[in-house]
Amino acid sequence: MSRLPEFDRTAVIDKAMLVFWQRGYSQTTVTDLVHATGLNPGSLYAAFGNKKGVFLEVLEAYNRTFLERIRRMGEDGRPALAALREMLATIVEDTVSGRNRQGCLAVNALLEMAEHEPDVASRLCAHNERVRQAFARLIADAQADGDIAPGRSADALAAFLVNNLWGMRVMCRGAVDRAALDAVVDGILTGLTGRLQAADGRDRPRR
Amino acid sequence: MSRLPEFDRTAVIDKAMLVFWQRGYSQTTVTDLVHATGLNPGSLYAAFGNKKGVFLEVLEAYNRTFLERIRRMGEDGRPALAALREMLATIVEDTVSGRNRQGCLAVNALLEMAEHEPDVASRLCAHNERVRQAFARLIADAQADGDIAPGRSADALAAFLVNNLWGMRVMCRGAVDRAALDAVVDGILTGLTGRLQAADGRDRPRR
DNA sequence: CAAGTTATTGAATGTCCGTTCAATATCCAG
DNA sequence: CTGGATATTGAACGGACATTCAATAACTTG
Repeated sequence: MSRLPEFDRTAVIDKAMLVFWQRGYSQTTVTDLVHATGLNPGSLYAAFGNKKGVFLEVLEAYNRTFLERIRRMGEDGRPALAALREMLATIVEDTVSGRNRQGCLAVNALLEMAEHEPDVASRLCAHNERVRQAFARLIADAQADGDIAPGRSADALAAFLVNNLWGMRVMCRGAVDRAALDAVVDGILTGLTGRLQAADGRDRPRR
Repeated sequence: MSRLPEFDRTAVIDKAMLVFWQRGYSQTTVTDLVHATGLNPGSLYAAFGNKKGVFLEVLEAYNRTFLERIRRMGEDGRPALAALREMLATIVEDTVSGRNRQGCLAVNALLEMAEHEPDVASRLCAHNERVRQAFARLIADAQADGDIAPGRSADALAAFLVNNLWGMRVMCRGAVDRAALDAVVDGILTGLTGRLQAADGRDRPRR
């Protein structure tokens, strides 16, 4: 019936993601997107409407990937708390190595755009909620394993965990200090389990 | 010898602060600053060099105020942990009431500008370090009071606390959920003290 | 192959931005 | 009162920005 688009929409979004992630929304120009994606302005506008349209689709892809990674954490055989520990260790490693210096696209976007772009804000709030629920499921598993004290609501503990993740997404934009990051992880695990952590990362036995 | 400036530099910076705080750096136009301060472009540029010069002075004033507030926390008669608890309660109140919706100017700036403005980034890192030290002093006091277990480094606990504060500065830009905020505060106190918190906010006695 | 439809191209457009500057006003020293 | 120095004014400027569009190319259907 007509000519078909030549580009791979997913690949275009992935390339645009890198640009928005690195530069932020308002510092990214359409010219940047044109260079990064290889599409001309006309094609970009035909496919996505405008700059914000590109960004919304980028954000959706980013959030979906992020959420899937969390949900997959509960699906291998490992105990949930061990999976959580490994995730935190990975964040620390990525931050110290500099792989994480651009932070989290969603957190960056929330701070940059929440005030003036209600639809971006509402999507990010919904995303946050889903993230918290995914972690709550993981925490409930850890409670069932006996690794986290069962008395407190998994949802509440997940809120605490997410708060720390967002905090680390801020921290990683500034000076990187391994000791501070380790201390944060330690505090998270203590806050979750209610038990002081031993130096080897296992719970310290209660006296 | 010559004509004197007519404006109050401090008042101008305070007015500019509100604009940058609400809109972010790159979304704030010089015209916005002209309207907010009442100064014409020429005077603004004569006094501060350029837009970034205004921002740097705003940031310095903001950070100084912020730091002074923390340092003053240790100077009334109250136990340090009680002062910390009150601070956290105030943050929760301000967030729920919406007084806190624009977040923290310094955190916003770090996420928006760290990548492309090294001098902004370095100032914010130095500020973060001072904030952590101020909290570390407070935590050391609480350890001396016996309210926080003395085994762990006050500096490490302060890093954990600051991480949660920055996390809350992110959270407050999105949906406000009192239960989640209370859960965060609960997790912070558990992480700091190493003891599960009772519903009334006091430490739960260990079994 | 023909007709219809849609994608691609890249130059052009109007707007808004940060910044400058010449003209003017005000102040202080002598 | 006078001269030198600096502050204020607000219009103007060049550049960069998001977006549009007319011309062209490519594909599908019949």
